[in-house]
Amino acid sequence: MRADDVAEFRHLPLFRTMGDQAFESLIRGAYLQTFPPAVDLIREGDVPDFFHVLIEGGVELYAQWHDRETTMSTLGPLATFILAATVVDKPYLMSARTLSRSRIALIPSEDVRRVVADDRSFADEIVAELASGYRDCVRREKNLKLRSSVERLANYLIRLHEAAEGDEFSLPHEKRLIASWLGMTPENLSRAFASLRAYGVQVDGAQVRIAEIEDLRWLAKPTPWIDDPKS
Amino acid sequence: MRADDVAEFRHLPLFRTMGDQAFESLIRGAYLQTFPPAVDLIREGDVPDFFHVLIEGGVELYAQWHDRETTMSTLGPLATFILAATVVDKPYLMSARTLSRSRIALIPSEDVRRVVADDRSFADEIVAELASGYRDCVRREKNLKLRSSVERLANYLIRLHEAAEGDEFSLPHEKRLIASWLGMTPENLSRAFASLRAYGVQVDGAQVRIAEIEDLRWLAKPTPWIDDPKS
DNA sequence: CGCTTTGTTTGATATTTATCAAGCGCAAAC
DNA sequence: GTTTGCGCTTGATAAATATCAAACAAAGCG
Repeated sequence: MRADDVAEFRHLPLFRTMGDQAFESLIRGAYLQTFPPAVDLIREGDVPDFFHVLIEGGVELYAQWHDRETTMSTLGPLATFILAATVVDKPYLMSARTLSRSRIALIPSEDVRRVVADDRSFADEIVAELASGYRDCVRREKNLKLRSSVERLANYLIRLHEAAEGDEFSLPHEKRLIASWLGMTPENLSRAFASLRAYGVQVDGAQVRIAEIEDLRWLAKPTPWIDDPKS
Repeated sequence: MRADDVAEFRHLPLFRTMGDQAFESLIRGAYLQTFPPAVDLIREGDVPDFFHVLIEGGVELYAQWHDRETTMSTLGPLATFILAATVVDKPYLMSARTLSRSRIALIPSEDVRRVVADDRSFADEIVAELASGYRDCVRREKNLKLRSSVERLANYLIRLHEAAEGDEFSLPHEKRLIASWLGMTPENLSRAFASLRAYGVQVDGAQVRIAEIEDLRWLAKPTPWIDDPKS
């Protein structure tokens, strides 16, 4: 790993507070690798060999059961993945593939477990990271069980709208991916978009314009306990 | 807290390995309380004041959104709950109510956070507990997104069958609760049971007999990465 | 550039799931 | 013992969602 990679690494939230010695021993076996798009990184059922930190690019976590597949999350820069499998040393429950060209840091699982045991401050960060991962998952489950597909889409658009500057933004992923993440078929996502036209949502390709956010909010009824990842 | 309660407490997996001093400071503010059935313990959106450990009885975790409600998990003795909210000090994402008369240990959240920071071995247990909670949640999400309601019921019955001695067992909860947990209406659960008759499932009230486990497995296609909580 | 592939949309249809309504059965309460 | 309430079941119907098929559009490739 190059010296400036190490420096960048040291500034990530997860590694910022830990002791120098622990950081050293964590980084020693780590390496940084660049992957092209659509590469399978890990496979459901495999035993965790490396803890992953996404530095640059995008990654999809997905799960399979027989001939069905569904995307569980999409990750952006600075996200970590398969932490839970790493710390308990049990098989992955999800697979991961790159969405775009990605730089990913790989840290041997054994090192992570050792340093969690040795460095208190790192353990604290791990606890926080696990807890928010868990809470995200609970939110997704509530979203699925309590809302219809149109409601899920409406809330998703509101989140994107809030992150954007004005009333117009572009979808961050292919629609088929968004559909799978929201738990519906691509055909149904199309129809869901169509039915949101009545609530001031205009779609042209990946471009979305929210003409009447209040109408959309009336339908979506967002709540922080499902939709606000910071709460 | 009575002396024998303290002793019992000390033997729980979560508290067995920690140092005496840490245990002392954790137990000082803790107390044990008995609740009648159907009592609301915590409410979604509230700020965590106590970490909960269920000693005896049963607890339902559920979530609401407007006029809809769904049960997220059912807990039995030795389960802990709302750990994630406690350690990150953010509002609960779920509500909890007792299912039956329950003895519950309550530990002030602040104490938990302090001891996590002070006692390494307790922190390790917390990490393990959080990680398995997270993995359970991922399993539930996969179950929901990848399977139909009949398939979910079939796999649920197989799990109960494996836990039981012979081919007959009784359902651990009311059917309406099971329905909500499996993500369907009570009416639909009835119909799902009816359609499993063709696969050797005989139901009489809460009594279930699996006449042809192989037929049921053929339909359910269980996989450890969804159905085995130990994997 | 034209070609091919892949993603998206739309329509028709089937399947799954929910809702509404009624009746049954068991258990607690009087 | 009767009554009452509640959970459960069943049937009829409606709504939500998936599947299949076709057409189209956009993106990548030789």
